[in-house]
Amino acid sequence: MNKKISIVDIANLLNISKTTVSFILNGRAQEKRISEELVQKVLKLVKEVGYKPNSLAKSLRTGKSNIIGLMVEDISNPFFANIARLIEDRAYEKGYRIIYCSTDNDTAKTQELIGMFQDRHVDGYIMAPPKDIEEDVRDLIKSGLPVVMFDRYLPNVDTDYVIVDNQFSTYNATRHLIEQGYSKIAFITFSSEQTQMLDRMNGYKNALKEDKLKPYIKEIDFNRNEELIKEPLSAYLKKNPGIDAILFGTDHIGTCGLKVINQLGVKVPDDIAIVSFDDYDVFELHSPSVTAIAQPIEAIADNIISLLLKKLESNSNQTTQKITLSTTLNMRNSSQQALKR
Amino acid sequence: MNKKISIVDIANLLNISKTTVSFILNGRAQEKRISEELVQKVLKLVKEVGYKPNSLAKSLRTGKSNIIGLMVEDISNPFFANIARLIEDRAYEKGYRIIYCSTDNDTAKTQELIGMFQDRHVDGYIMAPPKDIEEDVRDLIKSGLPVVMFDRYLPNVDTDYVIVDNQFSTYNATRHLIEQGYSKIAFITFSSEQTQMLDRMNGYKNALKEDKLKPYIKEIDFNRNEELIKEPLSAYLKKNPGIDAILFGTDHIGTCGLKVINQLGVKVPDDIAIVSFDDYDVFELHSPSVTAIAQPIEAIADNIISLLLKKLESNSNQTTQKITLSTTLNMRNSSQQALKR
DNA sequence: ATGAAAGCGCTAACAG
DNA sequence: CTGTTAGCGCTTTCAT
Repeated sequence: MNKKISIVDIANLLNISKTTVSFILNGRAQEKRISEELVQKVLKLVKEVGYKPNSLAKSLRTGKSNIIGLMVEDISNPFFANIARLIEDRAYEKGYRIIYCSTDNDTAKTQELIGMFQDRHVDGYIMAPPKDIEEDVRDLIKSGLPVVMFDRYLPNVDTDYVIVDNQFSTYNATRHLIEQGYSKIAFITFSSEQTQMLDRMNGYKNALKEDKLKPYIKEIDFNRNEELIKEPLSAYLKKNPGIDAILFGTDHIGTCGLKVINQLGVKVPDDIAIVSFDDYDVFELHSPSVTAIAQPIEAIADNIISLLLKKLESNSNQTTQKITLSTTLNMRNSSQQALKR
Repeated sequence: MNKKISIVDIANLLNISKTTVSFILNGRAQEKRISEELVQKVLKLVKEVGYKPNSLAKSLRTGKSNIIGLMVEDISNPFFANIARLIEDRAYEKGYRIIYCSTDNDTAKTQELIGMFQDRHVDGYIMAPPKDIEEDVRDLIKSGLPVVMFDRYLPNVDTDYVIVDNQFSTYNATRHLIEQGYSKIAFITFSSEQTQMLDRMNGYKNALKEDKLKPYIKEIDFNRNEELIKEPLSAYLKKNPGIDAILFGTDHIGTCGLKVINQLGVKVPDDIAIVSFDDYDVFELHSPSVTAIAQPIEAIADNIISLLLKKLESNSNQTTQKITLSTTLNMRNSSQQALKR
């Protein structure tokens, strides 16, 4: 079993000290002026016997784990799953591993998870934070750990983050609907105090204000059970038959919305126009295809990971960086019709 | 910083030995006949100062990490993302954490990942194995680590696994198409030697044989670039205009297929009927809605995790269990039309 | 240029 | 019932 070979074994095999082996393995041979000959001998043996340093022991000693903790809202959500995948790839290339978990936007669960990450000695955190987690994040930062937020941020905590321009995105999408001749435009979203949601809400409201249109806002409590989303959504639409366009606040509520609309037999875009936040297969393939606000997933992941690696590699506590990326409004059939007025 | 508090500190604070503390913390107070009074005192202090055992040191010492390694093909695929989410939840309840990674079905990458998991001392493995990984898995098992496979398995390695009845699923789906009057039924899938794919292929072939129908099989090399899937798929359909029904071998190829069909302007189900493996939102919402073979995701995850926990908790090497679950054919509009003959 | 030895925080024989 | 002590495998200071 190569599992049993330790640094001492290979030192003994060569009749040298484990210190020397350690130096060689950590690329400090030059610095320590160890003979090239010895270095080669050690490297050769290591390869032969397939010796692998025990990273647990290493971490215990150094306090570094080469692990990054990734906390998303829900890994089964395509947006987060894709981000996670890209982050994993980038981190892997750099020798870092990812431990991920889903917070469910639950503060208590997130605190517990931070605790778990802490005692696994993760080197850094990437998270889409839930509410009321400010204190915990501050503690993390105080103890010197890099934290990068994404998707949303905590206004009262000074961290790096990568977000998209949510407010302009919904503003722009709403203006698009208005230009297409729609006037009773609803914004259907999850009830949330998080920055990304507030921004989306504001973008929507601002766009309406310009034309003095009346807002139709429906906030739904998040629930993992789809029925509990579709039901109030359906009720709201029935109660407000005048609505001629809907902007959905997230992909999940957008998908649920489509299902409801299909059930109700409403015609899109004739009876009602639709735009959703986040873009993916469902929206492209739907008939009619659904106009959607696409987040630049690759760019988000790239920025997150390079922000984190920068902090990780220079342990100096530089100033924080806040990156805002822009989205794309993919106009499709669900929001395009002849002008109505 | 509560991070700095160690078991010695709390022992000193109470003027007792760290052994005693260790015993109490590990619930062996009873067994070691430590006075209830002392136990309470220790527990109280631990809570007060917020002491958390360093799990790294613990793992180094015990060889147990309470971490499970989860290797999926691609975490951004909805099927795997959902399974991962459910497994995470179940494992979390039991005090286990998950480290996941995507293998991309790449043998070399998987071997590397196994190496990484090994030196992180994961307690067990859950994996959707790529090909040619038999040796590595055998080594794992030999070293006493529980391994549970899912989605597919390695015929020449005796492990626990949880799969679905792939062969019957495609047999059944194909029979459904035949009953609906289709006769030139294509099976479009990724080229693969993996068990689940072979079984799906066999199910399709067997169903055709009963009616002596000619098979139309198109195997496409997997690629992360969608264009390289859509392009050969499109070419195949153009070259075989006679095809009146398609069974897609996986969700991903099904989604790509839908895009191609939409581009080509083919009418579903009049020109061509469609059934896909794996069921999710895209298929339900598509117009016409797409008939799909739904895997029992929850049951799969439940079975995986309970199989693994069973092995983990009784370190006896019991006999392996092989679990096959059945799928559901969700019949929708894409495959239903008046009989043609 | 190389090695001895201390110690990271924890568990578990072995003593008492 | 509680404490002493020896490691787990590694890094790193300090000698030589």
